[in-house]
Amino acid sequence: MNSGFLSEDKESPCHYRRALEVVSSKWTVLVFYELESGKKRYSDLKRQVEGVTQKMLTQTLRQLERDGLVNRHVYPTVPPTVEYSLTPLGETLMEPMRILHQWTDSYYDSVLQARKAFDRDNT
Amino acid sequence: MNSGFLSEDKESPCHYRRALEVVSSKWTVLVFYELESGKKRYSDLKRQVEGVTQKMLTQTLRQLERDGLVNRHVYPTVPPTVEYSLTPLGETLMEPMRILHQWTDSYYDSVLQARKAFDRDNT
DNA sequence: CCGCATCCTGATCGATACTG
DNA sequence: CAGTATCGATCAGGATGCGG
Repeated sequence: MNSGFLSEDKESPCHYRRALEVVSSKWTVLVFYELESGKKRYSDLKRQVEGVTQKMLTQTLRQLERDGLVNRHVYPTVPPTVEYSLTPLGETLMEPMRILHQWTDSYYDSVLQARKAFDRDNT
Repeated sequence: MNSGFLSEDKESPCHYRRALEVVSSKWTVLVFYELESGKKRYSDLKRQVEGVTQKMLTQTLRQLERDGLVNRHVYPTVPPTVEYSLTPLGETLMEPMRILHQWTDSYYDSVLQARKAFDRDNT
C-alpha cells in the first residue's frame, strides 16, 4: 500500500498531486461518503459499499485510519464489534468532496457526451 | 485506458466514484494545473510536468481530450506544433480542484503526522 | 517536434480459504 | 463478526525504438 505514489516532502513541485493521494483509490470515496452519515460497523459498510471485497474494504479502512481521517473503535465483545467513524480531520475533507461531487452531478453528462463524440470521430 | 473502473450508467449507487474517475490518474492533476495558466505546447508540458514520460503525457492528454476537458490544436507546420488548452468544461473543474488543493495546503501536514503516529504504534 | 508500438516490471485487485 | 493469508490475473507505468 501507499505505493510510493509520490514523495512526501512539502516543497516538491509535485505539490498538487497530494490532494488526490489521500483520496483517490478505488474505494476510499465510497467508504468516506458512507461514513458521512455517522459511524458504521464493518459489516454495514461491507453491505452498503456495493461490490467491495473484504480485502479491499479492510485495506481502504486501514489507509483512511492511517491518514487520520477515520477512527476505528473495537468493542470487546464476542463476536467482535468494530465501528468506524470520521475524525475531525476527516470531517474537514467532506466539504471539498461535496463540491467535487456537485461538479459531477452538473457536468458528468457532458463528459460522457464528449467521450461519445471523441470515440465516434476516432473510429 | 479507462479500465472499466466503473460503469457509466447514471443511476448506479456508485455515483460518487465518478467524481474521481475523471481526475484521478497519476498525472492528470498536474497537467491540468499546468494548463490553468493558459495554453501550452506539448514540449512545454513535458518539461514542466516533472518526471512525466512521453507515453504518460500523451496518454493523459488523450484522456483529458476524450473527456472534453482539454483542447488539442495542431498547427500544420514542419516540424509539427501542438498546443493544449482547457475547454470551457475544463474550466468548470478548476474551482473544485482549487478547493481540494486548498485542503491539502491546510491539512496535509496533519495527514503526515497521523501517518507517522500510526506507523509508530503499529511497528 | 510530437507521438505511436512494443516489451517488460511491479503494483493492484479479486477469489478463495482460513482464524480469534 | 471482523479480519488475515495466499495465489493468480490484470493493469498501470517505465524504457526503448521507430515514424511523419
